[in-house]
Amino acid sequence: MKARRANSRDRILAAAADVAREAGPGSLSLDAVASRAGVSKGGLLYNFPTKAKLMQGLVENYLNAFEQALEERTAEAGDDSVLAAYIRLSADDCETPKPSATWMFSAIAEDPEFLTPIKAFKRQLFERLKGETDDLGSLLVCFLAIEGLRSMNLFDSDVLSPQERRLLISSLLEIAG
Amino acid sequence: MKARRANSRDRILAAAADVAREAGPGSLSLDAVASRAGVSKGGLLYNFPTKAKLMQGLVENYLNAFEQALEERTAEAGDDSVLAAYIRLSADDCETPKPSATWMFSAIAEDPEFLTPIKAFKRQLFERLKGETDDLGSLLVCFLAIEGLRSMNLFDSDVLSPQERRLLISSLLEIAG
DNA sequence: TTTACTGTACCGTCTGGACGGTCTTGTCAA
DNA sequence: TTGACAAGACCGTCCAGACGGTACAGTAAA
Repeated sequence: MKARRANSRDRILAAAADVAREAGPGSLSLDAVASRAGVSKGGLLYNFPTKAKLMQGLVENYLNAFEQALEERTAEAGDDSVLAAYIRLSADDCETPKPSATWMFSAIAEDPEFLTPIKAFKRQLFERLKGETDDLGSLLVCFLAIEGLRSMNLFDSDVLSPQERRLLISSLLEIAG
Repeated sequence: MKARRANSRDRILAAAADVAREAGPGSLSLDAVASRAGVSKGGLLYNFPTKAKLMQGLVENYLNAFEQALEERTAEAGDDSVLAAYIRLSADDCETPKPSATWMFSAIAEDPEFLTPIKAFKRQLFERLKGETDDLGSLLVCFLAIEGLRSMNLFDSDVLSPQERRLLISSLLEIAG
């Protein structure tokens, strides 16, 4: 039959994100995640003893992936600023059709405290960007505008047209200098 | 007309917002809202036949209040731009300790479609602002930055210090011209 | 043997919502 | 003026189902 697959953990995490995206954040139940991941409920609970642990895993996964992506961008951009890399990365993230981290709403519903590490991560990123420039006003504008863009993407609010988005990005890159 | 006891509807809406804020968006149940509003569950269901209707009421209330506040601001600012009024209004909204519309997460969990009217409202506002300026790039930056500010407030992410927030606002007002 | 599960059965709690009853107010013919 | 009655506003109870989580016996690879 089914041989044991390498990492159920990752499959479960991906399944959870899928369920939230497709069935809505209010329908992210353990049963749904288990069946979606091709895992029994027992198996799910083996990997994540509680729903809260599952959510925590989702958050950590998300943050790690983002940090890695930003690092790669920054590295390959050479002498470009981290801010520019952040802007470009966010632009690309919003370009793809449906990466939306809908699961985040489930996590917040479960316990708003799950936002704490994300908050901390953002503050850390902001401090890092602060060290790069002496124009704090422009940095704030760029940082918040990107925040706005990301939140629109999260809420699946395609309020902006692709052209408008591109214009926004180029304006931000100009401000960022 | 209606309401033996002074407008139950509004009391229920306010109670729902309170419950979401204090007990978390995942705990916004009809029972909790009813008891908070000082109304029986039957009475609640009389005013809002389903949970979805309750959420819808919350969204409509929110949008109406916002529109009214923006209109007032715009009117009293005289010859100032609507964009400037929007910026100042949002700044004030974020200044107050805890107005956070946490209930919105409950609504999204119930059904992401509840975002549609909000999305439409934002697009409408954006179009209105577009008619005011010929510098679309700057408008986009300001609009998105405000969006970012509002989302941070919504997520209760006090990533920015009060000074930083003030600097952001003055920078935005400068960009807005 | 241990690790990593599967599968099934089960429990207590909570939830949205249906339902039928009750109290109050307004209307209007007699 | 009054009595009958309809409608509106609300109460309290009940319920089927879903949920998170537990328990445990079994299995197959490493």
